[in-house]
Amino acid sequence: MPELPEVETVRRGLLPVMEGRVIAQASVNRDGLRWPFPPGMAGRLTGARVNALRRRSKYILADLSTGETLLIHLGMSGRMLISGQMLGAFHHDHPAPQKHDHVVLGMEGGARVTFNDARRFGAMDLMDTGAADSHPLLAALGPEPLGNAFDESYLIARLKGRNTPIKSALLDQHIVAGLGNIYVCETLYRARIAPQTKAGDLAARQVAALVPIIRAVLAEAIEAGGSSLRDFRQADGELGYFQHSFQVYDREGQPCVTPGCGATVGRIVQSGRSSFYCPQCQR
DNA sequence: ATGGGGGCCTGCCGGC
DNA sequence: TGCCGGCAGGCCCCCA
Repeated sequence: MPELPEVETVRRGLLPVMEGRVIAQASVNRDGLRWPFPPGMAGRLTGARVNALRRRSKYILADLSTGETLLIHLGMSGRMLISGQMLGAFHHDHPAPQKHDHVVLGMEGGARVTFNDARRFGAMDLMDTGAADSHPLLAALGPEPLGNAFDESYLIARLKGRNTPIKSALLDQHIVAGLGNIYVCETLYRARIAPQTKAGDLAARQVAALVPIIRAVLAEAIEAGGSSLRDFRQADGELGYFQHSFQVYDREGQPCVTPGCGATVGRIVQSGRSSFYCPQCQR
C-alpha cells in the first residue's frame, strides 16, 4: 500500500488522537516485524507524550517526551486502525482483536491505535530524537520530493550518466525518497517517458519536466487522501487506504486514457516489479 | 560505485 | 469445492 501519499494520509489521521497525547499503555504482541523490536519497547512507550508526529519519506516519526523518537514503517501491508474515539458523528467502539494486530497503543482519553501488518514487512524502532536523522533507515535517504532540496538541477545531476532505467532510478530512495511503484508509473505516464529508457539518456529538459510532475502526482494523491480522511470519520477508522484513480497503474490491457491515443496499456517487469505504461504515448 | 536479482511474509485471485 | 501458481503499493542484502 503505502507510498508517500498514503503514509502522509495515515500521519494526518493519527494527528488528532496522538499528537500532544500520552500513550497510557503500549502493548506488543510479538518480538518484532521485519526486524526485532528494540528492547523493552512497550515500557519505553508507556507514559510517553507524543510531542510531534512527523513524516520522512515513507516513515512516520513520533517524537516523545522521553527524548526518544518512535519510527514506524508500514512496509507493504501495514495498516493503522483508530478505535474508541468520537469520529465525526459516530462513536467507534474497540473492535475484537484481529489476526496480525502486532502493536496496540492505548492513548490517554480512551482512543486506541492498532498497528496491523499481515506480511510483517513493516518495522518499528526507537532512537534518541537528536540522532533520528542518522538512523540507518533514514541516513541515506534522498530529498523529500515535495521539499525545496528536490529541484531540477538536483535531479539532472543525480541522473546524469546513470545506466539504470528511469523506472528503477525513480524507485531508488537514495535519489528521491517516497515514490513507490504506483506513483513512478503514473509520473512516467504523465511525462510521456518509457519506463525502459536509461536515466542517463534522457535530455536535461525531460529530467527537469519530471520534477513538477512528481510534485503534482504526489500532491493530488495527498489531496485524495485528505478526502478519504473526511470520509473515514463516518466509516471504519482504518487509515491510509483510499480510492484513487490511476491513469496506467494496474490497467494492463485497458485503453490508454489519453484522448485519441487508442493504444492499450502494457505491462513489463523491471527488477521484479510491474511497470504499466502506454507504448504509444511513452517514448 | 552501480545494477540486477533473491528473499522476507501472508493473502487473494484466477484458472484448472 | 479445492489446489496451485502468480501476484501484491517495500526494502535490505548479496553478487558480479
